[in-house]
Amino acid sequence: MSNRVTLKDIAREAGVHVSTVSRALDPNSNISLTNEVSSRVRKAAKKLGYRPNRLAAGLRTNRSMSIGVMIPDIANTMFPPIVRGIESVLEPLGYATIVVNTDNDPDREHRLTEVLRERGVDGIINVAAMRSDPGLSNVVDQGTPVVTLNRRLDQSPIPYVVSDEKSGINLILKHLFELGHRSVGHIAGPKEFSTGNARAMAYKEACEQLGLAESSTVISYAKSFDETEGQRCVLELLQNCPTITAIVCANDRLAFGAYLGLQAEGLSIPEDVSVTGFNDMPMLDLVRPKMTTIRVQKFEAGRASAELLLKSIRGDNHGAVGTVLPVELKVRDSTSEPRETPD
Amino acid sequence: MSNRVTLKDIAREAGVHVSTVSRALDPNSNISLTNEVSSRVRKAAKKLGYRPNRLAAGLRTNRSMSIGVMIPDIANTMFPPIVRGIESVLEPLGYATIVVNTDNDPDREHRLTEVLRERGVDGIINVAAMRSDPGLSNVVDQGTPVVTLNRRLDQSPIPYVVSDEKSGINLILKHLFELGHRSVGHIAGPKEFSTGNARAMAYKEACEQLGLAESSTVISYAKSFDETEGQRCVLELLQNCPTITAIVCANDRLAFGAYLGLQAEGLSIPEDVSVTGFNDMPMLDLVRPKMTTIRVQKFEAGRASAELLLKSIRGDNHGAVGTVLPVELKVRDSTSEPRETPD
DNA sequence: GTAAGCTACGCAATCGTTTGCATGATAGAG
DNA sequence: CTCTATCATGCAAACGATTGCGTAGCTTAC
Repeated sequence: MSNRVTLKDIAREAGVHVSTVSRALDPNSNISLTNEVSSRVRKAAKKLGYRPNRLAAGLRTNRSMSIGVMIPDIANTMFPPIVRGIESVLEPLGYATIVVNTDNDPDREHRLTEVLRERGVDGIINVAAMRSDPGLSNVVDQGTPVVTLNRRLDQSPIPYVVSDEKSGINLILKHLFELGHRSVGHIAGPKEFSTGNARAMAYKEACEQLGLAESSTVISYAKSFDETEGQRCVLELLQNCPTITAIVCANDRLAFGAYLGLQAEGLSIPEDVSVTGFNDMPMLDLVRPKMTTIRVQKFEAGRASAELLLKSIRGDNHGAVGTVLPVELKVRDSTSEPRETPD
Repeated sequence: MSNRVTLKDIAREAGVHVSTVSRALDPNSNISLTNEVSSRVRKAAKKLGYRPNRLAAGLRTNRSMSIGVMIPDIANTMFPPIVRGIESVLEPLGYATIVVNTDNDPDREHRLTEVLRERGVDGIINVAAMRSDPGLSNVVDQGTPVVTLNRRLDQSPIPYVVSDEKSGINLILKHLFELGHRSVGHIAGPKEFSTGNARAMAYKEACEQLGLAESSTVISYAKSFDETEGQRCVLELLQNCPTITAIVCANDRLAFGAYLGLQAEGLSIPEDVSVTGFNDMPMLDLVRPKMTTIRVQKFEAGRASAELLLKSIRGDNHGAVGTVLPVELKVRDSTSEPRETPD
């Protein structure tokens, strides 16, 4: 069936031993070969159209040259840029990336981890963003390097890449404060997600620093990071605290849900209520009013996590390393001065 | 380092030969084993936490249990649902999918094909959507089954999955016709893409059937399927034929570009000009006015292509097979009666 | 002129599974 | 009670690459 060309075929063609072929074709072999032989072998390889069999090589070397990427859902536009960032580093080095979707299901995540390990991945980038993750350290202990993205395990030597959530929330609140808002609310993400949790903490802290003591308590917790929950939470906020003039949402999708809820109530954005997002998802420029949000680096986060993983794989990560990526405030049309300036 | 559990370990633990272990663990082994031995082996495997090494198995069986998926760009929201559809079939069967992005670059596509073959993928689903593809048949000839999605190679036994482009365009034009539009234009996709080409052909045909002889020639060809080109083309159309009251776009992104171009000209949608898209991309519900478009089945297309590929891999595809998926007209807010009803 | 040291390559084991074949044990037939 | 089928399991050779070690031939030094 598959008349695949192997080292043996090249060896026959070039009249040398298969081990010689292997060495001639290995760019960083430290074994010296005659130029004549080396070029003869390479010529034969090219002539026969040789393609190495990575499975066989991987079996012998115990390095499959593939890495696993675990994300919640590739259909969420947050993640493809991250994946491309990862690939931009790994693909040129000959790594294949196997992307799996966890759907935020811990069981599924666990099972998929096993699937990846069966395939002998050289490392795993976990973008699954749950805060507690028993078993992740196990994977590391069993010899598979791991890097987490958007997540940071406490007291763990696992390298991570995160965005500067705290600065992001600070930028947002300062922006609203400067516009004159004094009564603000927060739609927080689920606490199980480190992003949701970190942003809620940062929100409370920022409120207190700005002297918005009351606002720091006006929080509605979403059960998931989606539009439905955003819509539900915004109504909850309005009911609990009708005076608010601005809503800080833990991510863009919740903010879009807030849009829908406010519109349903006949309130206009930003005239009646200012709304902010977080992440600056791709395609976000399609929504109206254009959303004021925090831009986090997605492609770059992917790149950084891949670099960290490579270090772990090569063993030259000197202790735990973390990368915190800076964020940027993107002021657009969903925020303005409050209708009634206070006093 | 990696104290990985192998068949040998289980064999020692259970006091049997490794080949016996292999057979005990193979669910569809036709070799009979004593229940006692079989369960002893399985118990030992569970106890030691055995995970098979797919690389080794793949090397021996020449089936890697992985398949390659080639798409233009995972960051284009059209593609993630397709990928998920593919995985919904393949993942439960134990296949890993390796997704690669071609960026519509033929060189890159070719290189990535080799990368996939090096890894011994059992088959390839190509969603790259270029019309001419020398080399694709080569891959098939060399023993790797291929299925194309959104593309259909002429005179080729390669199975394919496509949407019913022609019906889609017919539905759109009929809808516009019934609203009263008699002067229509088309922003066509690049001819190199089968989708762009098929839709343009269908457009001309549908115009003629409806007696819109002139409209069948009012076509502007985009160089790529993006907003910039949509914007450029809409202006071109307006210049060439200022009387048009509706524009049929070859896909949603071109239509969105048309939105931008029309808005820049101070024209409103749909009052001044009706605009239609194609595909019904995810996130499209965010744009205003909500776009009238053709919904194509994305997840389902992925599923279908995976099923076809499995058939090819198992060798029970009786000749070339193709699947044409039905489409659906989604009437929303970007189409209405023309401002001046004719006569 | 011989010992020592390289150089350039071959030999063979190995990675973990699968699988055709061999074989010992058991059972059934006559 | 023997002969042959059948069954359950072991044996060993693959799959294709990598790599430590061995060695023939050559160079260099004394």
